[in-house]
Amino acid sequence: MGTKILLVEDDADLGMVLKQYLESSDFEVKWYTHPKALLDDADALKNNQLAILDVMLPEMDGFTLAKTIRQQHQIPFLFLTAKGQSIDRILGLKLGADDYITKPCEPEELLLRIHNILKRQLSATPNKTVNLGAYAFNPALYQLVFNDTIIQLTEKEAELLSLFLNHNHQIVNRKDILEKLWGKDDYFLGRSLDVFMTRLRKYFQHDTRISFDSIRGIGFKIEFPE
Amino acid sequence: MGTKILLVEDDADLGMVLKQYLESSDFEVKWYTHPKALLDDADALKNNQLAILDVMLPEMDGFTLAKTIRQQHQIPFLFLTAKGQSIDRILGLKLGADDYITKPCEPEELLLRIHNILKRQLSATPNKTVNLGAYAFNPALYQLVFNDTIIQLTEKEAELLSLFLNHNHQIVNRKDILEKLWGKDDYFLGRSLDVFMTRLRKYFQHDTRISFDSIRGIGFKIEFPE
DNA sequence: CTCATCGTTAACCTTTCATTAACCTAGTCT
DNA sequence: AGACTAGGTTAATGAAAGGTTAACGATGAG
Repeated sequence: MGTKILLVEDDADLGMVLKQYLESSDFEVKWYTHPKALLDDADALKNNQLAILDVMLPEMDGFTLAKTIRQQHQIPFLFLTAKGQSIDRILGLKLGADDYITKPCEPEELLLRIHNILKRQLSATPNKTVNLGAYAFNPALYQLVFNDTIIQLTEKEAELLSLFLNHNHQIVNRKDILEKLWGKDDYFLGRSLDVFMTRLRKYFQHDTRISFDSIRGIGFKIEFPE
Repeated sequence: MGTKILLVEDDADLGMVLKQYLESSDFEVKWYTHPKALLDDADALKNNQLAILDVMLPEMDGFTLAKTIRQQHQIPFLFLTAKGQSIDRILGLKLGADDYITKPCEPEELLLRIHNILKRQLSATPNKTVNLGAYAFNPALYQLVFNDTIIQLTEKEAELLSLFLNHNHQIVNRKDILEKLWGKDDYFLGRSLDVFMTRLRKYFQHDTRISFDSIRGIGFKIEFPE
């Protein structure tokens, strides 16, 4: 499971659709219909990486929520706004939000915005590294550190590694990887992924606790030490 | 907490959003809904470094306020104007605004203007230099000093260098640079940035601790010594 | 009008890196 | 066993990104 997203949307149908769509894109979604329900749930706000708020929500609560999110939890948020709404209002909101998007919206566009925000977020916290046994990985810098030497990964290598980090101790489908990194929806013939697997294995060859074993016909089993 | 800003904006929502946004950008904001309230508060006008005024405000008071600010407190100010309004009219008021910005506005643009104004303000009090290894940089004068010789940078060179100084030891996205210095939101084709990179590299060639390595497809990794 | 400045464009060259090709090795099926 | 297929590995390839230099052209000052 991937990044956690808070969704506040009072329309039941739209909320459900968004939740499902985002989950199918490998996000973990908590959906609330009202800001109040969310504010009452103390744990809810923790450990999320993005909030999506519907501006049509009863307004004061929406504002309070936005304020809380911005001040106390410092996660980015994105507003959903209906088309007819007052321009000043929306653009005012835009000032406080990291982005906004007008309903109805293309799912692809929503995803794009989400990824942009998360990427910005990522590059704003540059020195945060993930410990991987004898290695350390800095996702923002695409750097792998081993024995005081820095290995500069390419973009695709880093993307692939990041994906694996979100699926530690799990088996990842070959197709899922291809869809995520190559966007192929049809079946994929090339061998690029295998070449990248070789490269990653070579990078991590000095720590035997790290492995990407292939499961024939399925995908790869990911193992990083805790 | 950073620089103090006076905000006069009568729309409650927009005011709140602006206040929050600016506070999140590390400014200290005093927000008044009406100029009168501000004029009545004798202490309010002291110790601020910038005022942001909504031109939609009841005109006479707004005019008086601007006059007061300019004559008695000598802090710079910035007008918010709605899109339909004539810019000429505002300029015609000869209030001596340091800048104006039309609503709706991009958050980044607002911040940029604010920083520009404060920078101009700052450059009136010069000779504050930043140490860069064997070099010294004076952002206000666009000057680089090396071995007692002064290298006069152009405006864009200095802007680019300043941007990099704010991102030491980080990877800066190519797109972010282009957006910030060239304001291109669409896809950018030109090679100006690369030319400037060459120029900066040439300036700094005598201190190997300073580097701007390119990360293909991403941007540049900035390194200055501490 | 002339000259200098400076951001931009043009042209050409080098480097990078995802992909492909080619050849292996190891499972799986009959 | 032999045939077939998925995956491993290595090297070659080619398109695109980036580096560099020179020339261009807008702007503004004298």
